[in-house]
Amino acid sequence: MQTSTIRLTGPLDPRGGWAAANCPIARTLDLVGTRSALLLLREAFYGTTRFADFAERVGISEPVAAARLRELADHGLVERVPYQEPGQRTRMEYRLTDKGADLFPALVALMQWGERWLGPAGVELRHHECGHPVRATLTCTAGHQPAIADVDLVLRSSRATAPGTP
Amino acid sequence: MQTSTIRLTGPLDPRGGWAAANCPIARTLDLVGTRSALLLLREAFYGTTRFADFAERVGISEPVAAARLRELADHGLVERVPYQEPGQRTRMEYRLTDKGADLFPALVALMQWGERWLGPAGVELRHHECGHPVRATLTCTAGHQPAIADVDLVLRSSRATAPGTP
DNA sequence: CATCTAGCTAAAGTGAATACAAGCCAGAGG
DNA sequence: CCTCTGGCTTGTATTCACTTTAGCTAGATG
Repeated sequence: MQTSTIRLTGPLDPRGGWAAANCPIARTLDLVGTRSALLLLREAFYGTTRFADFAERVGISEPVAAARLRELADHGLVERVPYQEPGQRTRMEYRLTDKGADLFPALVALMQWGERWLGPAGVELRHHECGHPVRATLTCTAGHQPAIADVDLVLRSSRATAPGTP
Repeated sequence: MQTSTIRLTGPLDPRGGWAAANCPIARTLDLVGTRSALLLLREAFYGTTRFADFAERVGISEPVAAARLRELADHGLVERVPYQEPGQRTRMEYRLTDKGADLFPALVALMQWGERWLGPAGVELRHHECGHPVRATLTCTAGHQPAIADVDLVLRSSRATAPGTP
């Protein structure tokens, strides 16, 4: 065993017969697994709300932006909100829902990986109040920051919830 | 301004003219932006090392597994290591490098998002020593866990590094 | 009423990612 | 030397993300 794999416990080890079909990573990728979807979410985090801005800033064509934003809206990651500027007709803007905003750690993790391993792009996240860099890190609910080798993957048997989890 | 966007500072606000071309998220997705690549990395974290196991457990065809693993190896996320079981010929196995292992927080973030928003798949990560659930969270180097609205996106001007950053 | 614009939609085509089927190769066992 | 098995490679076909181009629509403006 090396240090970059997690430990499998219970019925997962040996894990020959585990169904990867309901793997939560795979199911998440079914929704946001395309480049355009993740980059649209990035733009939404940057505060972009309008259709044309999404298409232009992500660098995708309008048909793709329309299709992807519709998918994200259908799945509840963004919501279409009517708004009206004075002297303008009513328009739609796209705003992140809680469900969409909850993907922020994933985007931050991808961002910091790119910064670290593909050369600095010159962008950085900082905590507004203290100014320190913000990272996506593994933290257990007791406050530790475990290494990969200290992480267990366990199968929950239906109702058994972990300490501190609703 | 709402609570699910980060604050843009400096030349990014207003951000009309920022080049998304060198966005670290986009560059990361160029390497691991396909479903098969991320699921192969998931399998590597689960401890899978052998070609046929990768293809079967991820649920992709062997040609795709071969192509994707070669890409991951070319970019240094996995390495091909010869090994020999007693009485067997020399074979190759694929092992995560530090570069590949550093994507773990991203996968954990995607995993926990799927668990939370797409219904529980029944898998959970726990800290081996204390047993508490492990999460991918945003943490600044001072130890705070900022909300999205408390995160600034800043442009670093070449050599200016943040406090505490190498 | 005619025009203009933001916000899309429709149609056609390209290239990449994937599946499926088949075959190749290197060596250990017989 | 023949076979078997793990680790691929080489087809062919399909699906899907995406691009390009073009057009449509609701309402503000002239």
